[in-house]
Amino acid sequence: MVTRSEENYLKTIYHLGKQGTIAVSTNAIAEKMETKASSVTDMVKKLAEKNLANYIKYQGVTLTNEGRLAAALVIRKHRLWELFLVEKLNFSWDEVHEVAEQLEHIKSLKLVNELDAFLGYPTHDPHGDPIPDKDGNYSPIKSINILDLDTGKEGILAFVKDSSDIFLKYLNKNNLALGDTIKVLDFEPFDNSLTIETKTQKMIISNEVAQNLYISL
Amino acid sequence: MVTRSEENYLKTIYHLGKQGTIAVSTNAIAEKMETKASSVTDMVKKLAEKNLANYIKYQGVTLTNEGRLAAALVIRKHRLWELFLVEKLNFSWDEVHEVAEQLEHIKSLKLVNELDAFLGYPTHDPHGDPIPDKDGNYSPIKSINILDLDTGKEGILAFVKDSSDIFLKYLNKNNLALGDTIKVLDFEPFDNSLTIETKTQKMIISNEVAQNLYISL
DNA sequence: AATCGTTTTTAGGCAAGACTAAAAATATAT
DNA sequence: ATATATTTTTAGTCTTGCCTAAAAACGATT
Repeated sequence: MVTRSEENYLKTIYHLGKQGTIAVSTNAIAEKMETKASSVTDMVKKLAEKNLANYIKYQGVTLTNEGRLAAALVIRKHRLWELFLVEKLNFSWDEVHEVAEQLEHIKSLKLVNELDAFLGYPTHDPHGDPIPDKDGNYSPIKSINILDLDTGKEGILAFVKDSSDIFLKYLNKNNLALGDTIKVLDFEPFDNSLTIETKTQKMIISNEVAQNLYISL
Repeated sequence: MVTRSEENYLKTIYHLGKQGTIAVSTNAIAEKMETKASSVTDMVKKLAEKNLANYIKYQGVTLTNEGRLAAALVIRKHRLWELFLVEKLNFSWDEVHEVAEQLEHIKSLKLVNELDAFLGYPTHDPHGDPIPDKDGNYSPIKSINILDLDTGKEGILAFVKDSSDIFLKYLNKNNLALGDTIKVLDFEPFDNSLTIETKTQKMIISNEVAQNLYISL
């Protein structure tokens, strides 16, 4: 049995270390999870004992194949639930995270797979992140940062890198949503800001915002 | 914050003691929860400290108003999730319990209430049990045991008292489901069994089975 | 009302998962 | 190459929720 706490560690190691393939330091994990490095050391030993992680003292952690699959399945559940909340229960995309954090730990294979079917086997969650399949695989999003789009060109908003509350609320306030077609009208070298146009409006976005918007063509 | 374990105790006390109004012994709780009486004593003290239960040493436990509401809300969540699983995710009514046991502890008021709306504000779960509203209230089922139905009379199967796996599987196997119209054809005094008729079949049910079937008229 | 059997509580311990403070290993800088 | 700073681990504690074994209270019977 993989405990809830173990699942959270697996998820973090997966995210920080390119799906757990490159070594992650205990400190990095501690910071991400808002806990102490000593707690991480304890847990990482436990994961290694259960064959979910590879751990060498002072040299960081990677995931075993088993650990990587376990992590991907938690992420699968998280993203399916997020989509469910947004599509069926009228949650906005900045409200889903906390609840999905809880739902991702529900243990029932049938539940996940039926939910997947109920949602029509979606490939991406409300933030544009890909949803792993039953085997933990997914095709990464083919998208480029909006700053790499030439002036005059347009594309579809496919993914936002930052999915913090505050950023999602900014997007909501400014009527920007995944799936929107966005055209780059101008690039301002002084502050690296962009002028963009959507179906409904023309607006200026700061470089900081632009860095978080990814476009598929 | 009410912990998962506390919620489980509240639920049990609610069920064993007429919504927590009559005192329940620690032993009774321990047996129902498959734990030890000493563990129950510990927890019950904690519930009393949090003002969720009234506890007098050696005299059993009742729920405070606050505790009763908390318990009803857990039960509300449990039953809404059961219905969701059956209606939307193709679970059969003998598969839902274990998963609903987990889902009932998810903390999000918005989630429960949106789920309620999504399901069309249902009043009963797949076993015919009533679903408490936001304030923990519900109208009890108006139904009578099938043994109290006169020969020749019919009614609708509204509720099953035993909702164990094995009993629900028996009903499935014999094509009996909530909502079915059932007519009592004969009562056999020798073994107290009943001959009944549904739209699709005529069959004999044992007294043991009959005791668990409740009929609304 | 004293005794016997049952129920309930207390006392003390254990595992999981977190923490703090100190020690050890590693990395950096002179 | 050695001293210093940083990172990581170890050692020891705490809380939650459970356990076992022993003690205390209850209640039924004579």
